[in-house]
Amino acid sequence: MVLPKRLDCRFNGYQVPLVPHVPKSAKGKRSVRRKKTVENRMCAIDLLAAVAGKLLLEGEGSLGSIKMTGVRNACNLNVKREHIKPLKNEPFDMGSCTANTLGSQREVSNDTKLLSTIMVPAPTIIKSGTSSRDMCTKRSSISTKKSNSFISETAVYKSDLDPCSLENKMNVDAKLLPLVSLDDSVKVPLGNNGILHSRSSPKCWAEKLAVDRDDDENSSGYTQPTFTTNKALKPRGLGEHMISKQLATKLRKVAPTMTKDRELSSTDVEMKPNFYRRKICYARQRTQRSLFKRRKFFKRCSISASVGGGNNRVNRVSSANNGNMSSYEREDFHVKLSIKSFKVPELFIEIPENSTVASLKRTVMEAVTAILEGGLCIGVLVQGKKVRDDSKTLLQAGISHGDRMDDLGFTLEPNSSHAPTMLASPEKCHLLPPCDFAEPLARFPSMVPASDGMNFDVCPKSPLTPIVNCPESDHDSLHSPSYTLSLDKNIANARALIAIPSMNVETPPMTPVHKPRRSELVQRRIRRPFSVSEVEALVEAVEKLGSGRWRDVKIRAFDNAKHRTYVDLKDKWKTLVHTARIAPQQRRGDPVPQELLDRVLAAHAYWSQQQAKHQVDSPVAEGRLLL
DNA sequence: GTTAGGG
DNA sequence: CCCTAAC
Repeated sequence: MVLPKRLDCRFNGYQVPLVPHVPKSAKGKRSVRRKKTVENRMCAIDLLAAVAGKLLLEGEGSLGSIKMTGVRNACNLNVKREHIKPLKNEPFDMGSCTANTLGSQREVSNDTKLLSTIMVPAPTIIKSGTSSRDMCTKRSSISTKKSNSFISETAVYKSDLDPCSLENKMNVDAKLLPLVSLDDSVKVPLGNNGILHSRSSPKCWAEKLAVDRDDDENSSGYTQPTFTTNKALKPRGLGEHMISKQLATKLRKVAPTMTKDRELSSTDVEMKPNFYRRKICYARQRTQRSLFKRRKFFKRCSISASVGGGNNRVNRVSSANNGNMSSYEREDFHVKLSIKSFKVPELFIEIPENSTVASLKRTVMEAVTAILEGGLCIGVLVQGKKVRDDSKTLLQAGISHGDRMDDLGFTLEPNSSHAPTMLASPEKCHLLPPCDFAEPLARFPSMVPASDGMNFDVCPKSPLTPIVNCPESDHDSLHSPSYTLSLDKNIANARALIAIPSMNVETPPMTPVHKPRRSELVQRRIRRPFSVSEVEALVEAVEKLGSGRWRDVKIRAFDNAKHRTYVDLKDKWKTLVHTARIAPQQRRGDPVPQELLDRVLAAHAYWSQQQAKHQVDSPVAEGRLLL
């Protein structure tokens, strides 16, 4: 086997720590542990196995992300174990593992395969201060003979590698497997070995290499990557900064648990957030709040996206046919992005240690299915800020073809509120096309395994593609027959977005660059004139509720029209009143039936009177006469 | 978070 | 549709 000079190791799907934490119990005495100075190495399978071992051994293994592939914000898969036990003969598999080391590719997809049997001699040696040539010439003799101690063979991936030398890559795919075959039509270019290689620019590679972090000892001889170095190597995007900031904030909370080891540098935060991901996610989960008082689980997902550059098509819609189109609609740039992973809410799984991997998979699947029974919905984050207005165009949301997509994020959220009562049934919701096409996501089969804290890949390469539920759909309310119209309009604006390899999928560490102005971030919502049916619904609701209870009006008549806020309704009422008062010749836009305008005036007069009355009368239950 | 009102 | 004071 030829030794690679460079190692780029990544997991797709499950994100695993590059250098898993090694519990003492895994091997007993620390002295057994391989010194970290020279020939620590680990091949892809080893790495996977180590992670699996960590998972199985540690009570709650933490499969977090590595910073390597721009998916460092991955979450965890936590698997509880009651007893500590050596990994030997522990059957475990993470779905499928693909290790590709300089052309050789192995795949482990046998659920009953023992980890110890899938281990291969470590091909890579990376040590501090060693040049790439050194690394490719040295070869370790460690290997399968230490099959039971591979966890102790925690590799040390150095970050001080020459970032410009990318001869070899090692890819480890630990992915969730779909129950159905993936549409092959959506593919991303693969590496020579059929592995989806990191698309990061060479300069980022150094940072992709995480550094081993021994929990107890400082790794002498190993140069920890410095913040400065990273900084020098890579520019930071804004979103990245925000993410990092979040991360750093969260990490502060868990800092006490790690300070015993050593100081946590910013770089560490970036590179090994996965160790603490669980707490982080949990903390975040409790702080989330949705707009409409629905509790939602909201996880930052790590994605990488790139905006198509030269090959963007520019479709200028003929203004002759679209005289009324807004400027936003005219611009038809295509935003291309690649979603590498989602983060889904945390989930705990308890499973006997003598269970098979197959049963583990089953268990995870069941748990995931349970938690996601209500369906999934997608959250979109731009610059770390959630885009709540589904009616925005991508451009308006700050997702334009000219932007870096590093700060675009997606979250998977359980549809905790289920479908709105007036909307279609949840099942139907699944069948619907993505309700909001401003969220350019592929869809994935409903049996998609996704668990809390589990990070799965949604790259086209991945067997998974995300399903898009529509709890926050933009449907008009039932009172509004324009529903179909609106949807169709959306569909018309929708474009198939196929992930493409990005120039840089990294989500580099923090470092504030500049704070974008709001105008750059949140653009004006697209104008969506009220249809007559909407007006009717509004009038009816106001007739019943009055003109001062816009939230109630919203809930009553526009609960399903997510793009109509109660402020919108209030504004619309305002304009309706105005419209009703002016001469028909002066009115613009879609003509509102005079009958409706009359009702508007009547209701307005009535409720104005009520309000006036209410001010002189005792402030008792007023305005509820018609309820 | 809602409401109200100006921009 | 945005912004924001006021609640």
